[in-house]
Amino acid sequence: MEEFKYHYKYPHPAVTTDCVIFGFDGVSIKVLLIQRGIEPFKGSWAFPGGFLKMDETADECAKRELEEETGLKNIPVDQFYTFTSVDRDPRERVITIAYFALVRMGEVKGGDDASNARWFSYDEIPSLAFDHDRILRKAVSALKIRICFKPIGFDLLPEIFTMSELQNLYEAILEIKFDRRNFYNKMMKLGLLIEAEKRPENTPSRIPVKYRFNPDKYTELKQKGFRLEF
Amino acid sequence: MEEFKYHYKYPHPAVTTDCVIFGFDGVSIKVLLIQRGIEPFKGSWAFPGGFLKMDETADECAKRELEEETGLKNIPVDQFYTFTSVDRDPRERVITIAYFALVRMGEVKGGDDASNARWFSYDEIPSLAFDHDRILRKAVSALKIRICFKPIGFDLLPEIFTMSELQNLYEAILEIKFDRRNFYNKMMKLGLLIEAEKRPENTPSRIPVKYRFNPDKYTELKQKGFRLEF
DNA sequence: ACAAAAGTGTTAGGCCTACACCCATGA
DNA sequence: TCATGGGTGTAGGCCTAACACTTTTGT
Repeated sequence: MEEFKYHYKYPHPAVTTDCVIFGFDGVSIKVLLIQRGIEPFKGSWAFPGGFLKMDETADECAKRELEEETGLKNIPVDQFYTFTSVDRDPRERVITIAYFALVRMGEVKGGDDASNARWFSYDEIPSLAFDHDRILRKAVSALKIRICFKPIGFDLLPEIFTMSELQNLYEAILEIKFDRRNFYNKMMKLGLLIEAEKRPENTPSRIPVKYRFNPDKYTELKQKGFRLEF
Repeated sequence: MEEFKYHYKYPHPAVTTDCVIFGFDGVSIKVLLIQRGIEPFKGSWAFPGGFLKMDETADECAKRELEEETGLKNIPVDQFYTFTSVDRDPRERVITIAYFALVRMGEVKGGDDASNARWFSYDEIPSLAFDHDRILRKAVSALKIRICFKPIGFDLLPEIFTMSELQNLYEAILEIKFDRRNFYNKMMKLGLLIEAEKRPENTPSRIPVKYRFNPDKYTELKQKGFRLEF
C-alpha cells in the first residue's frame, strides 16, 4: 500500500494529453502514430501522449510528450477537445485533453525513441487504442474548421512549394476538389504567396512556378484570422 | 487521515466543469453568475460548476451542476476549452472543462437554490472567482464563432420576436452594427423565419412584424451548419 | 413639431463559378 | 502522337454594401 502515496478526500480521475499530428507529403494528409510498448493496448497504435504532471499545464504536457515520443521540438499545439467517457481506459478513470499539431514530415527524424512511430494516411489507419478513433475523427473536423480561419500551409509544406501542392493540401484536408484556376486566383488574392525563384527567361511552361509564403503576411493572417469560403 | 480515502500511485488533479450561460434580454447579452457561498472566493461571483463524479462524463457533470445551481434543466451545453493553469485554484491542482450554454432568460426561475444567481451584462460583470475572467473571454469568442456556423436565435429569443430583436442579438454577440435593410435581406434569404401573426389590414407601420423560427429549417441548419459572413 | 421606430428597393462593385485553349514534356 | 501537367483570362450570376424616403406614434 506504500506505493499509493497520493491521498485525496474525493476520487480524482487521471488526466492525460494526446496529440494528433498531421503531416502532408505533397499528395495526402498523414497522421503520426506510435505503437504502444506497454499494456493496455500493447502493440496497438495510438497518438503520442501521456499523463499530466502536477507542475505543468496541459499545453506543456502535450509538447513534452510530443518531444519524448517523437523527437518533435517546439511544435505549436492546438487544444481541440477533452474526452471524458467513463470507460475510455481500462485501468482507471482517465480523461484526456486532446491536441492537434501540424508538422513538416521531413522534420520527424526516424531515429529517435520513436523507432516505433510511423506516418499513416487516412485509409491505412489501423484500429486504434483507447477511444483514439473518436479523437481522430474530431481532430479531422477541427482541422477542417481551422483551415478556413487561419493559413496552415507554412506549417505543413516545405519552404518552397508549387501551387499544385498547396491545392492538394487544401483538397486533402477538406476532402473536396477545386477548380485549378479558381484556386489560383483565390490564393493570389490573399497576398500570402511570393514567387520563390526568378524563372529563367525560357523556362518551359511544364515546370511549375515555385512559391514561398510571405512570412509577415502569414503571421498577420494567422493572428488576425481570415475567412476562406469553400 | 481516514478522511483521505482515495489513493493513487501518481498525483491526480481534481477535475471540474464550469458553464458560461448566455442570455439575451432583447437588447444586450447577459451572463448568469452565481455568488459563491463557500471558500475559496466566498462571496465572489463565478460560473455554475463543480467537481466531476467518477461515473459521469463531463457533459453530464456540466448539466447536473447547471441544474443544481440554477434550476435550468435539459439545456444543451457546448464544451469549448479546458483550462489547466497550475495555480488556478488555491486548494489543490484543479483543471476545469469549460462549457457554454444558451438559454432564454425567462426560463430561469428566480426561486430555486439559485437565489444567489443573477444576470449580468458585459459591462456590469464584477471581478470573478478563480480564472473565470479568462474563461469568460474565451467563451465570448467561442460564441462569436458559433454564431457564424449555426443559428442560435431559437435558444436565446422568446418564441415570437421582431426583426429588431434578432438584429440586436447578432449585434450584441458580434459587437458590430449592421445596416437594418441588409440584415433583413440576409435573414430572409435563409428561409428560417416565418411571420408569426397575420397583421390586421390596417396595422400601423409603427408596429413591428413578429416572426418565429421555422423549426424544421432551424433544426436542419443547426445540424448541417451554414456559413454566415459578417 | 419633432424624434424615434419600422417598412421597403435599387444600384454598383466584388467575389465566386464555370469554363477553354495553349504549351511542353515524357511515354 | 497522345496523355499529362501546367500557365492563364473572361463572362455571368450572386451576394454584399451603401444608401433615402415614407409612415406612424409618443412626447
